[in-house]
Amino acid sequence: MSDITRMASVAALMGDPARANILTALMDGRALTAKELAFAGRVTPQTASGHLARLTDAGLLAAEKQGRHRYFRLASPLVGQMLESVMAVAGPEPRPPSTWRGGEALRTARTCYDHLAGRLGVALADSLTKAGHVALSADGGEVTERGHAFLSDFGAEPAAGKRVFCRPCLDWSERRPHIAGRLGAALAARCLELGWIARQRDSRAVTITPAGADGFAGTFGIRLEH
Amino acid sequence: MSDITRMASVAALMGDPARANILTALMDGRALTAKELAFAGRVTPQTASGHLARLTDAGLLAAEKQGRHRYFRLASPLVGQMLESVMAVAGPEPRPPSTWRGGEALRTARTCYDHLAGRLGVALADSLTKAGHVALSADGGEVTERGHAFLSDFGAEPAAGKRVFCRPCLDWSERRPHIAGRLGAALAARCLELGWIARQRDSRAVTITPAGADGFAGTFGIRLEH
DNA sequence: CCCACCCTTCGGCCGCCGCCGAACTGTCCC
DNA sequence: GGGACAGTTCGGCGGCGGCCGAAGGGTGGG
Repeated sequence: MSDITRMASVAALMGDPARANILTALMDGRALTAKELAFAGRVTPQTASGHLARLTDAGLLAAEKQGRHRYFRLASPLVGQMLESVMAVAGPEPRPPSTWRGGEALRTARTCYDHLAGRLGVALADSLTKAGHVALSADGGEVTERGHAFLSDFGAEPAAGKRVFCRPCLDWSERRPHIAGRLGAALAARCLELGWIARQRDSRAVTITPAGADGFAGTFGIRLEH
Repeated sequence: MSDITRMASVAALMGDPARANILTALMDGRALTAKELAFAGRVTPQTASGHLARLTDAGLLAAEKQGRHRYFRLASPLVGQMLESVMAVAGPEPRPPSTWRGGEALRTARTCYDHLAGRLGVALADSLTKAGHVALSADGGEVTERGHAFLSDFGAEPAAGKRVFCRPCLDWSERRPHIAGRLGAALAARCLELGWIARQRDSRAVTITPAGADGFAGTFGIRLEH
């Protein structure tokens, strides 16, 4: 099987609405049960089971058994990046008529795997770049000397590990990069710890708390209207 | 239509083998004709035409009409990035050590119908323009008095006929014009006659012979590191 | 042990879509 | 005008695959 054929298989897996919904439901890195994913995909459990088997076989999902549940999560961050890149091409929804709050909330701030995305994520990346704390290029990123001090002050201490430290990740709703990698994860974790943002149940959207509004404005000069 | 549904549509477009082959054939940024893409997709022209229409409608491809041909290219670099990210997930391919340099060869020098294109074709047009032998504008070209003498000396004698004598033709790999029309054909024919270039079987690529390297350098001041 | 529940497998239905042959349009060249 | 060729449209065929109902393990709790 040529690599193009394999690419087509992977793309075809993403190309079914039920599976696309399943995959995006897992984009924040959480693991969900088969039944939850059936709901996410708007299909019956039997149908979802088939989809999940195919996605797991193809290496897009990883499954873990726990009691009588089976938890599924994205097999690797690569899969999340792939989904984001497809969304970037598919483009943000043409705005005009609908004002679905959920979509709007997702565009304002959400988690992307384990880091921040949406307007907030992009604004953070912009702020850090403008202040000369990080430098993002097309396919890599670096933290400056001053940046290390600043981030340490802020309390964002990236975990040790082999994972890439800092990289740009194209934001599908904003079409501009936000910060991923260990640094991105540390930033998100620190914001959560400070109570600046709060995760929501059953959604990748995060809300900015009143304390967060002050904090983001004071520390990063970020003001998101509304 | 939701974001996810649109993502699924885009993914589904990538998910068909014929379309996947078509898209990857365009990944180097060149523009190809519908027929060439039909061959790339291993389908008949009718089938390819349908695929191309769908890909264009979805905004993955951009089409440009030129004479009786229609050239298709990726609509934006974002599309190429998406394809690469899917390939990255589809994954570590067991790649036998092949040295297929066809793509690179095509970019260096190739035929475009009956004239020269690629780096060589563009360099020729540049050289002739710079020396004041031809003048290319947006949609036409002329040969100067001195140019006629020069080309006659060189041995490029355009055939008689109704076909347009000299016109610029946008080079898809270089994105700058090369020379088409009867003059372009005559130049290519003369270079072939002199043994400066050699056509290859089953490919639009042409190779520059050692004699050609000397000739292009001496007569036109062209040196292509390759 | 029995039941409840999660998940999977099986079988059959149905619709979508990829494919091609044939025919038509438009362009180029002579 | 005539011939050749690029590209498209139309119509019909065939198969892949998504969907669900029903039934079959496997696990946990009473």
